[in-house]
Amino acid sequence: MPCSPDPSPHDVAVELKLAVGQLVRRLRAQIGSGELTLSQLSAMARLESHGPMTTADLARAEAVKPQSMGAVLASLEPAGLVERRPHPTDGRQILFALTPLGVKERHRRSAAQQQWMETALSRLSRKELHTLAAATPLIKRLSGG
Amino acid sequence: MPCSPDPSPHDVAVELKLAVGQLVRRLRAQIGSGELTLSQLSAMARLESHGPMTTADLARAEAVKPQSMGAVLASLEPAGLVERRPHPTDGRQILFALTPLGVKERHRRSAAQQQWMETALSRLSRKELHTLAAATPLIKRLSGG
DNA sequence: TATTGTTATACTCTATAACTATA
DNA sequence: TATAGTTATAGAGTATAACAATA
Repeated sequence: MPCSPDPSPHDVAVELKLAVGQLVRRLRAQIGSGELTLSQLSAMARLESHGPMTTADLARAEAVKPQSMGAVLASLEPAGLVERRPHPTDGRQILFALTPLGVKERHRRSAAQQQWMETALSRLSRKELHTLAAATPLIKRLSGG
Repeated sequence: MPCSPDPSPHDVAVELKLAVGQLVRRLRAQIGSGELTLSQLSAMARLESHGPMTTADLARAEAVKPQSMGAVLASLEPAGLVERRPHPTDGRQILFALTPLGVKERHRRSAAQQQWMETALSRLSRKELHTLAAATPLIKRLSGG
């Protein structure tokens, strides 16, 4: 097997940036009526894996300002997908938690995106799918996750 | 070396979707005043590599509607980064081209993002950087590019 | 009639700034 | 005084719908 030269961090940065922007646009175009957006799904996924969190902590984790995260949570709360709970010791803080309905709807309301993505992945070879599976946690680590 | 089991397309789809959303938010948070956004950079990069394109073709390539691409181009034109040229045979169509100024400014006006991304990449091992370099064209292929 | 582009309007996601309540 | 959250406002990026010009 030939030994490929080390990739340049500069080139990887430029190309990866464009590639993820492109994929996000393509995913957004698949969102059907009544489905959840990427920002909503991301906040819900984090609440499910991490447990109840405050607006400020969620905002830090998602790399947005607390006011921006407040808007995302405000779009999920009336639908019953997340709920607020008082903080046990600090009256200023509010803990947001994914509801049982939220757990269920998170999957149901992202079916179109999910199906599109799985179809696109099915066109890759086994080896290529392995490469993407290995790259995914690295992309998360770049983002500080 | 142990042979890792085949990754599930379903799980890769879910995780990759969240990972790229996260990276896009993190990148957006690095954009300084006067710098170009991801959408602007993506359109400019495509015009540079592909040559002059119509609004409709650019929109298709970027997976947005023609009206949306029109807005992006309208943000670049007054700054002199792109220019319009008449289509040689079809009076309805307008070709947009990256200007020499656009070529130069594309790099200068994304320095903060670029530096953040290169710093983040520098924390990876050689092997991990190779994995990301190999994954980048696959991500582009998922998006149809 | 079909296609390209533009204009008008609206929604999501994000930001900054100013405010309220609690520590 | 400092911190958590909310409200008000704005800008970018997207969408749909209606329109004008050209093929």
